[in-house]
Amino acid sequence: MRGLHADTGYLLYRIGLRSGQLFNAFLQESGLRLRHYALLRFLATTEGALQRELSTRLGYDPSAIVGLVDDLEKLGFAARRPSPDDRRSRIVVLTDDGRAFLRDTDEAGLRATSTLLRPLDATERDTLHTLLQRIAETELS
Amino acid sequence: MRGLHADTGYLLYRIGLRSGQLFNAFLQESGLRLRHYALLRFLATTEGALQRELSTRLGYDPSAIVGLVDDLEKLGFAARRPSPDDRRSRIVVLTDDGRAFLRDTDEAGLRATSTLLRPLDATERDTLHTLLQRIAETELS
DNA sequence: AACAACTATTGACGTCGACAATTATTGTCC
DNA sequence: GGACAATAATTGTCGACGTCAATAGTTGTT
Repeated sequence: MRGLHADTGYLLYRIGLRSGQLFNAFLQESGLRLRHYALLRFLATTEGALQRELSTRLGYDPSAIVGLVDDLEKLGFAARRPSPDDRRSRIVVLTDDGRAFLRDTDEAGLRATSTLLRPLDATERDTLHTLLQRIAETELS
Repeated sequence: MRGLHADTGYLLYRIGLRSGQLFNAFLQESGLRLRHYALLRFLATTEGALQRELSTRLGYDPSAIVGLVDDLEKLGFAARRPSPDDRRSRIVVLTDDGRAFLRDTDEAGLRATSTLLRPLDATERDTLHTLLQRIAETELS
């Protein structure tokens, strides 16, 4: 009989939970949560995205995106703009304040991850990251 | 600016979520969920454990353990026995039915994990597993 | 005997993720 | 060009989850 922590899938589940907790702890003072942060970080990579696009790319339900963008808009970190060619869509863009926020909290985010990966050295972290990215590419796309 | 999937902590969070979903999907027909399964699997490694012990080892709140053991007891997979030397405690043990259930679902659990780790070959899976276990040892103990 | 510490339990609360239903708009098909 | 399916955003609902506070019963300490 295998032990409790013998299954990789279960390990991923448990560690993923812990990672989310750590991230939220670091974000606590800003009033945002991991999902907000992920959305901001995604916005930083594009000129602006439809909410539908955010949903598929981040893996969150469309209904979840609504609330997240609401919060970010209230804080002035993101804004909804009307789409010129489709009046159903809104284009979500990162504001200057949002960009500044990302700059300021970038280090804190790295520190959260670093806390979790404390037992691993630099090369091991790289290895882990590469493996995870391979999984993410096929699984979360 | 780093991309969305550039952070290992975030990757762990997302993949961990997905792993939990896969596990729950394969457990669906049995009426159990991931947490029940984890508890059963832990019981299989011991002669019997106090609920307090289950709480600390599994990382679940003591109040959560109550409901989980209730469910498992109702299904006949686990049982509470009075502790001989402390009448506050109950010793939770795996029943024969519970052990049989684990045997039957063992393969399915492995398949769930295997689905997730599909993009990795055998040695890569070993590497990943080892790294995760190192993290789990320091972080979830 | 009094009191602090511990075990299991119950209850409450906020969050999270999944899903159905709705509204407004666009595209398609005959 | 008019009926109808498809799509984008939104709202509402629901179960599961994690955390915390409080309680009852029991043990250990002094």
